[in-house]
Amino acid sequence: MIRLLIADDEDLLRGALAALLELEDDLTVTAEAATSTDAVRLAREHRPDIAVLDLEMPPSDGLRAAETIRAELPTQVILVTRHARPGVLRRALSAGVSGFVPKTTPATKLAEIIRAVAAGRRYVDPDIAASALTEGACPLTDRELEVLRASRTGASVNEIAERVHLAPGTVRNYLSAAMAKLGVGSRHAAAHRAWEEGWI
Amino acid sequence: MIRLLIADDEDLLRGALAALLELEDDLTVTAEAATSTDAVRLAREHRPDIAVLDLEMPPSDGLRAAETIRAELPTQVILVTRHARPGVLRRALSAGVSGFVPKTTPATKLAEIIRAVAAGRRYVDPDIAASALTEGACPLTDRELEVLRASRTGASVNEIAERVHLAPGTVRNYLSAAMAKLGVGSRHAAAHRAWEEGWI
DNA sequence: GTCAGCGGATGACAGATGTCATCTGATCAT
DNA sequence: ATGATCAGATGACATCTGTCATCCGCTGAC
Repeated sequence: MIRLLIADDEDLLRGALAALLELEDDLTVTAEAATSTDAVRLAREHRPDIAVLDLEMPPSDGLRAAETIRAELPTQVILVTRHARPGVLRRALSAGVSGFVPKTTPATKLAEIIRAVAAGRRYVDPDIAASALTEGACPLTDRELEVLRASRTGASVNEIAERVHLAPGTVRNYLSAAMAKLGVGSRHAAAHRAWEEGWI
Repeated sequence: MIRLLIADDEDLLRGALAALLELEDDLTVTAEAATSTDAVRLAREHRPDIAVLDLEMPPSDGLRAAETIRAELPTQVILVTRHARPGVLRRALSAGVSGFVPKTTPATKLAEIIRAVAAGRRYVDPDIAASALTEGACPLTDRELEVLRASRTGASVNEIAERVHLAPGTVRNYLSAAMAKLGVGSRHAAAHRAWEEGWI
């Protein structure tokens, strides 16, 4: 019997998924979590065979939870995501995740994937894998990513500088570098682009 | 027997939901759609009692599909949404939608809501209803919303002007008005804010 | 007719933003 | 210790953006 932890902030999906998987003879859902912190806590407590984690989950995200779980438990992790962006897959794999599944996967296939991962195999959605291989890695430095993240909400240079503890001029330099690398003409376009690619 | 149409672009949720609802004795899923256009087409074809539509669904959105369905069929519509923002509820209700459910609703409760709507009642998530009543309606005009939508990706004034077929100066006027109404200092902040509120 | 009102456009101005060359201080391999 | 390298800062400059007063053409009430 494969013991599962399911974590997703959408009760609707989590509940439906749990019910669906519970129908399978060899699967059982031992814990459900709606937040990334709960996911880690319940994983420690129940030590499930496999944790199915949503990537977009407050307060941090599924990736952080996956890293923590992989670091201290033998539990295998399958990440489920809505925006299946190549950059995210890259990060997930280096965090030791065994499965990477977009939410466009048919529900009936999930049980198979869980069994494959339980048997020690890995599963990565073929479409995402293909685009991850053809696309280059993130060209931005940590600082550049940091200032781009801070500018997501439309903040001014001064506000960003305040937030990341840098001089306004330095912030403009980093933004300028990021914009040049991404080939766009404003920091807002750069932030949007970086978000689309899954880098921030 | 209540006949259902389920539309959601995430196969995972749609499949799990269909399986879950099919378990109920008095419910049956007669059609599934992954796009808003398919949803309308299948609704015309199968004339279900109730259509459960996801709000965030390409190519247009669930709201458009709901409007079309309500305009030509006796089918009742339940909207399911991830970002349960008050502004969206307002638009949904004036489109003749009978149910408004965030994805944070427990899966087990959905069947009850479907039965209530089938019996001629309405269901609106209490939390969203409360905030919709306390919050004011969208203060922005159609044109202001249009230019804000066009600036979502970080476009420059000239690009926006091109996209909405207006003079650059006019675009700046509308943006300026929108920024003043939202109390922010840049169009990007305004666009972000309007998105958060569910207006664009 | 005419006058108010409205969507759209224009032009001028101040301030914010993007670009670039340059400087400082810390780190580090040799 | 010395030269290379790099994160961070600065200042000057051109351009873009936001603000505001104003103007034009159309429509609709009176």
